[in-house]
Parts: sequence; structure tokens; C-alpha cells
Amino acid sequence: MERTLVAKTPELVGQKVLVKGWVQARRDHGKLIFIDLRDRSGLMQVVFWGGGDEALFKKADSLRSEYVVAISGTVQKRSENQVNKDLPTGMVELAAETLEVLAESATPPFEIDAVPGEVGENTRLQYRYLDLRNPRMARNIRMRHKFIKEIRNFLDSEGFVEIETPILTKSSPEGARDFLVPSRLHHGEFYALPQAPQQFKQIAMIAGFEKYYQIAHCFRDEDLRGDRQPEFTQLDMEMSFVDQEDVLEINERLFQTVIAKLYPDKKMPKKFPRLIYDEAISKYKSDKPDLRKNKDDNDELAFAWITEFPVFEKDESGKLTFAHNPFAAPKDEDLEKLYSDDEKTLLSMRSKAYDLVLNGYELSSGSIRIHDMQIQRRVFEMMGLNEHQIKERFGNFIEAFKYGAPPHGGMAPGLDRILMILQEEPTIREVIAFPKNGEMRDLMFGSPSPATPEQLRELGIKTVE
RNA sequence: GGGCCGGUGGAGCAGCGGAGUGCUCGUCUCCCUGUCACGGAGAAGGUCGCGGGUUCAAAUCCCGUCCGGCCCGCCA
Repeated sequence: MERTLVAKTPELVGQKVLVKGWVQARRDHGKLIFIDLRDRSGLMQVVFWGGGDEALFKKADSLRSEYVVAISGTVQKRSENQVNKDLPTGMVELAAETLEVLAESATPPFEIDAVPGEVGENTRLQYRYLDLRNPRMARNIRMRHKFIKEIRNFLDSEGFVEIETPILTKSSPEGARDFLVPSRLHHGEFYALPQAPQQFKQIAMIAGFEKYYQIAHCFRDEDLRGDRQPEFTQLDMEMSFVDQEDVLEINERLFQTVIAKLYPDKKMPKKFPRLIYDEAISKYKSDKPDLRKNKDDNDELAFAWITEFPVFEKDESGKLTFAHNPFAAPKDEDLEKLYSDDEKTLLSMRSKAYDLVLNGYELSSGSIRIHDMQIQRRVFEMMGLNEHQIKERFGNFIEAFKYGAPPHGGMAPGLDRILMILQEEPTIREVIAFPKNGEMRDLMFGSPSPATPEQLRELGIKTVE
């Protein structure tokens, strides 16, 4: 007999069906036992009567939470006063005729349908497979899937190509701390995990794909926050022959299309308002202002663009460093300032860099890139890199630009953050199936963990002490 | 690296110097034919994170340490 999902049963009144799933609850009334059966489609009630098949009834009596079962029986319409209006399958129930226990379950350390936030996150992360059985968590992960699927549909229809870029790649010298992977064949040398596929996507433009995207895993070895994980997912995208206007326009359409389809109750501006960086700072004291009229309204999506970021800023030591991204192109009218040696002039330079912000969160950075390597070299020089360092760190990248690099630009919205906001969750951990805890540990598998002496020897790593 | 908060039966909490005292849920046994957070009766389950100190007496106060959460730094 073919398996039926419980959500289908309301259409199958009077028919014999076989359902499979987990026992969410057992209500024992002596001569009458109810089971709430959960599968990926939802919940349904199963009834066992005493007085008939004694062996079947005894077996039903032995069921416990989270047992995996296969039950066959007849779908019955419930009488008027027995309908459960809170359950999509509440107008029917299954009159059980056979019961097979496919797997028993130990008593779960917490209740599967616990109120969100009631169970400590530590415990939840350690038993994530149980936590993900919670309807709210399952819904988050399924919405994440749909959201990514709609993004792919949209970008595919716009002529974008999804290209996978390597996870084992080269250390980028600035910005966040890299995760390093020791090389076995080349002792003392390391791969770095990508902080973003930045240079690869620019290379893809030189390769002529013109429109690239990737649901990209990014890695940054910095301390965690509620909206920060060591590995996270960005919608990474890049386009050739575009100006800033084109990038902003397609992203507005992307988010409006996808969100309107999946979250019809959410309200967002038809045209995302724009704020010049200096204006945002002076008016809101923030480069990621929360522009909602009502800060408690979770259905209001106050998207906004922040534009014209500074090219340079000073770090705490007073050294000049790039403010946004070393690949962001300065505004055309500011280009000549790049050759000034006056610090004030340099600090007044503005770039074709832009951020997408939403309800007080930075969703995305992006920019029109420098595609003239003379200018790119100059930016690196201004950051204090000498000729040797530029060649060492960016030589191959710069080399590629000799061979016909089209003007290009892009951006990379963080998927975890936008899903956190759309699902109205307090942290991005709630929309990531298997996140790390605040100390960057995977509590389920116990990583990081020590390597064996053999592994270390192969990698040429001597342990300290 | 720094600041703040927390750690008490399986889960979540209360107790904050006087007996492991209490609550909700779960677990186990028994009863129950219409429940759906079923109900009723009973029971089991604890090194109060760990180590040291103060005290007649420590879950409670102090010091240290481990673990966790939030924030600052950091996050091209």
C-alpha cells in the first residue's frame, strides 16, 4: 500500500490509507487511545478502540513520544462537535486497523512542540535534529528553501548564470580574519576559506559571463553575534556593462518579486528610498538606520539604499584604509583626488559603493568596481601597500585585468539576515539548520576537535607543548 | 581582548545564610470511550557546574575556574 501524507487525508474520507510518521502525542482514555501523528506535511489524529483487536490496542498503548510508526486504517469524517478547528486535518481522523513500529525513541530531552524560546539554546543545538522537528524551525528551514528557489527563478529569467567558486582559496590580506587550512603537499602553506567570492566573481566578468550569481558560503573568523556566524550564506552577484542604477534596480525588483510571492502580508516601499552616506550619518547617526514608521511592526520592511560611501577612512592608528571595499570605484568626479597627497582631500572622496539596509540591519554591500588597474594599483598604494606586496597579494588578479575587463559591479545580500527578519526571528541561528554557538562550537558533533598526531604529522604541524 | 547576566531532578524556572524547600512540563504505574496542552490518583528522579575560602551552619556570601547568553572591540 502506498504511503499517504497526513495533509492529504481530508480529501480521502472513507478510503483506506497508510500513513507514516512520528508520534507527537498519545492521549490514553482507557478504552480509547488517540495518537497525534506528525509527518512532513503536518499533524493528524489517529484513533484506536479497545474491545476489538486486542493485540492492536495493546501495541497502541505501548507507543511513546517520537516513536516512528506506520499506521493503516480508514479516514473518517469527524462528527460536528469533534472537529478540531486548530488543525488543518481537524475535520477527519484515521481509524487505525494496523500499526507497525518502525523505530522506538528514547524520551526526548525536551518537548518537541515546546513554545519557542522556552528551551535553552544550548540544549536545542546539542539535539538540533529534535529541535528541527519543532514546527516553527521546520517552517524556517522550508521558507529558506523556497526563498532561495524564488531567487534562482528570478535571476535565471534575467539571464544570470550560477557559478560555483572554490572553498579552498587564497587568503585575502585585508578585512576580516581568515580561516586557514594547512596544505599537506606544501608544508607551511595554507589555503584560506573565502570571506566572499569577490575576486572570483570579478574574474567571471572578465571571462565574459556578464551576469553571475551564487548562493555562496562565506567564512569569517571573527567573534559572533546574534546576526553573525563564522560561516554564512550570501546571494553573491555581479554584472557587466552596468552602472549603479542598474544594480539597484534589479535588486529592488528581485526582493519585491520574491517577497511579494512568499510573504504577501509584508509591506515594502515601491521604490526603495536612497540616502547619501553623509546624510544618513548626520540624520540618523548610523549607516544602517531603521526607517520603519513603527519600530514594532514586523510586517513593515523599510528597505533603503545608502550610497556614496567614503573611499577612505582612518583606522585607530591614524592609517589610511579603505572604508568599504578596496575594489569599489571612486565617483568619476573624485577620481583625480586619488593623486592628491592631502589627507583631507582623500577623506572627502566618495565611491560608487552602496549598502542595502533593512529595519536597522545591513543586508548587503556592493559597488561598481574599479576595472582600470592603474586606478586599482593607486588605491592599493594609498592603503600603504608597496609594489612587491601588491604583486604578491593581487598580482594574478591584476594580470587578468590586462585582457579586456568590462566595466562591472554587483552586490551580495546576506540571506541569513534577510530570512531572520522575514521570519521574525531574534537571531540568524534560527534560520540556519546547523549553526555554531556563540563560542563557535558545533555542539552536536563537537567541533572544533583535536586532530590525531598522524594528521598533524602529515600536515607538518608541530603541536605547541 | 573587555563588560554585563546566567548555570538548581530529563526540560524550563523559583528559592539567595538555617532540613534538597517549591512550581510548570516531561517520565513511570494504575484508573478513565471523544480527547486534541485530555483528565484523575500515586511514584521515581538531585554531588544545587567544579575547586577553594568565610561561617556553628553555604544552593545562598567571597575568591578562582569551567560552561553558556547578550553587548563592546572586531566584522574588506
